[in-house]
Amino acid sequence: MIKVRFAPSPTGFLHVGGARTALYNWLFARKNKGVFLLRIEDTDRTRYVPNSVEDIMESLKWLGLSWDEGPVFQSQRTEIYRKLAHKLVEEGKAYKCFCSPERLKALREEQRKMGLKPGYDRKCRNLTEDEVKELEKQGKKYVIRLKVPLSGETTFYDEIHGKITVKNTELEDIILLKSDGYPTYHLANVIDDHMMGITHVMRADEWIPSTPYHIILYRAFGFEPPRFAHLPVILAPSGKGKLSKRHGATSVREFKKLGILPEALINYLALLGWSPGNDIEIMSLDEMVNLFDLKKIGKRGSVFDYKKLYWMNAVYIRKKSDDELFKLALPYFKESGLVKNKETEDLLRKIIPLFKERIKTLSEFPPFSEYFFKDDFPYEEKGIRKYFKSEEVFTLLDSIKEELAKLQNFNVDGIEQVIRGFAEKNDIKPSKIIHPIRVALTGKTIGPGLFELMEVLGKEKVIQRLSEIKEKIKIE
RNA sequence: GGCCUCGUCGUCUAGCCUGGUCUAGGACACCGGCCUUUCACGCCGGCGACAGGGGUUCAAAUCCCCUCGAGGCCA
Repeated sequence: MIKVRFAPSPTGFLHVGGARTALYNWLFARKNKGVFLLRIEDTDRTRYVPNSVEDIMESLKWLGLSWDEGPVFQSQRTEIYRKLAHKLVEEGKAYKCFCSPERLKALREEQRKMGLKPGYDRKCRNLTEDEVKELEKQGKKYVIRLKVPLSGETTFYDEIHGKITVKNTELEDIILLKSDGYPTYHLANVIDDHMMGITHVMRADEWIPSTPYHIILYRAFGFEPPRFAHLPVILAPSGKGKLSKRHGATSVREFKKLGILPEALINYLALLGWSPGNDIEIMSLDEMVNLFDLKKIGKRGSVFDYKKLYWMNAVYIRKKSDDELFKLALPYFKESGLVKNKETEDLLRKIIPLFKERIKTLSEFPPFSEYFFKDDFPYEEKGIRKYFKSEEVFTLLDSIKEELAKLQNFNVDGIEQVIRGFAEKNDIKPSKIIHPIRVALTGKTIGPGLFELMEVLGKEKVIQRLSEIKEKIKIE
């Protein structure tokens, strides 16, 4: 039975990198009919951020990544870690280290000066039993360190990278249990992965250097190590360093707020580092499960491309039915204050088809369409300069206003007939009149088809805005 | 600095394992055209990469070595 886990630390909102790790684990579990466990690694109390556990769980659910077991909290298992650490000491596979932080600091300084590689000098590794007893009697604080082999090398096989070998002389005696009795990541992680029956550890690339320690630890305990798959990191658009806050949105919740659809984010993330090996790009979670293969995950870090995410989001927006899109967009319109009652809700319903192919995110929808909901919208300077150069335009608009006023059925066909007929009568190109009308009605030079837009806006508003345009743009 | 990892278009990638079918395929972005009342969608086209150098081989993006570059970890 395949079993994997996603084991985030509650140190902030769920980052897209974490989300992708969770996704790959989830896909692997589903693909192999295995189990996906959620484990919260909260043993480092100093780095705890309130509400992050809630955010992590909400974000995973929003993305559609449900877990089969958990959440398990490491903070509730400290007794287990403590016991096992001491057991290792009894067996001579780990030892108590009484060195003070001051000595360690001085040691490091010394090593730096001498040009040596920094690291613990194993002073306490060879303390006699009596010496240990004596130090304990004095009430000295201690940490528990792992006895790393002094020679030889440690090798593990990574499912993505292949064989990775490190000389044991490059390794040091890492701390397993801190002086406050709390476990380090290494200890808790190894114990939990074993006790919870994890068969495959899929985690970020940055853990490669500590994996040899984990292998040694598994052996010290007499545990069979799981298989490892180290996922490449997500890089910032600059290509330099990991994706971080300064590059824009990075947490799942921020993308949600921007109006990115969960299926778009998931789909984009899946492709960032993995490819099914063909040209398929748009995939549902189910399709991904079918196609997923650990061996197809790439080795190199990938740059997060916001533009491609936005494109993909637009693809998913276009796939939605009008009704679905209405429901999705509604919160954003309420938030912006444009929709506040039955009347404005109905209006939103009507404009959905006009914008479906024009928006890339949900959050940009309200500002693009605000002129449907209120009369005091801004007029683009560019549009005014371009289409209202001469007085003649105003007379033209005035006459067409009269014609439109006479129109009985104020619908797309009727409006189009009036406007095109008017252009023909006056021997001008339709565009000559269409563009100024658009600016007069919406303040913008871009937007939905003019006739559709006018029908939804309604006769009354159209007439009103055409009447007021001269005044309005003079004031501005 | 030491160790580890990685290196195909600007970006995400296919191809690499099992050399020839690769004058290196797709997608985003960009540019041009068509459609058209604008924008967007859609369609058509263009730009654009095997990091460099050595080997092995009849033949290398694909195998080996070195250099360079990038990233990660430890400080």
